[in-house]
Amino acid sequence: MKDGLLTDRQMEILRYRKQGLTQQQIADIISTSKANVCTIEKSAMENIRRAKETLEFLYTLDATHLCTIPSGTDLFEVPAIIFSEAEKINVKVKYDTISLINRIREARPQCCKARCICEDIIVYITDQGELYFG
Amino acid sequence: MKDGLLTDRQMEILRYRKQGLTQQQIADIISTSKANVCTIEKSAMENIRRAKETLEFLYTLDATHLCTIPSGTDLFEVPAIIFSEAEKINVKVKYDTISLINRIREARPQCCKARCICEDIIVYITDQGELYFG
DNA sequence: CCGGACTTAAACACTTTTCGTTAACTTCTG
DNA sequence: CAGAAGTTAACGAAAAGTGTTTAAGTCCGG
Repeated sequence: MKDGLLTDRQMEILRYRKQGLTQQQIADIISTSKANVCTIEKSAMENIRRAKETLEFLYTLDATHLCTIPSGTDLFEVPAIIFSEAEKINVKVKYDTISLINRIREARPQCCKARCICEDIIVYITDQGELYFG
Repeated sequence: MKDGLLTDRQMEILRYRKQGLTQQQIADIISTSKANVCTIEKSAMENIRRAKETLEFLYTLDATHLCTIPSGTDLFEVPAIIFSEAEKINVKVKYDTISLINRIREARPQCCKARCICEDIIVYITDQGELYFG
């Protein structure tokens, strides 16, 4: 029963990287080659990507429809996009404009820089009007 | 370059389960034993748990501060500890007392025996007042 | 108590991942 | 150009994960 997807080595390297160390510096610390640090870091990123994709699948199990909010969209325009998308499939979204904005900011804080969506957000819409943000 | 954590078999079974089929019914459809369906479903849930934990680790990388709730602490005293810790670094925690207690019980159920914290809990605090429990 | 739904453990063959090495490669900067 | 940072490819050994079977187990409603 292991914790997460990442191995000790992978977490170790991600922590050092977060501190701003170069691959060479890390290689010296843990006594290996920079090439090895590179591959371990790469596989760590790959694992993180897979973790995200796994949870997205979970949401799609419930969701029958989805749309994408493109990077660069104004946060305040997002509700209108989602409402119109839901209308197409005759679904009434459970949230009003204000709480929808709050839900996005809570679900994907790293995607919201001030009022700007800085990363594509996939919105999953269930028949019940529930939303998930991928 | 695989998609997510879940294998085709695991996703297949989760979809059937979502439709309300029993393990025996699924076993008949895919021509195997119900025990096998059970273990595959179980490993799928385990993979989902690991995916969640992996992303939680990612969040702890962003956390700039942390404190430890020592084993033996009364669960009801935890919010006060966290609030005072956050105050030290001028951060306003996003949660009130009640929802904070709920978050802990949800994130670390094995650490909460009745009202007693039975295992050290590391609390990660981000500059935005978000919390993660390690 | 019986049966249906589900769980668990042990064992097996098989595939994939991981960590590591070496060497060659790009890209950027002084 | 020389050097620092990073990436890539090929390979091997050890470790971990997967699908399966078989057999025994719990839990619950009728």
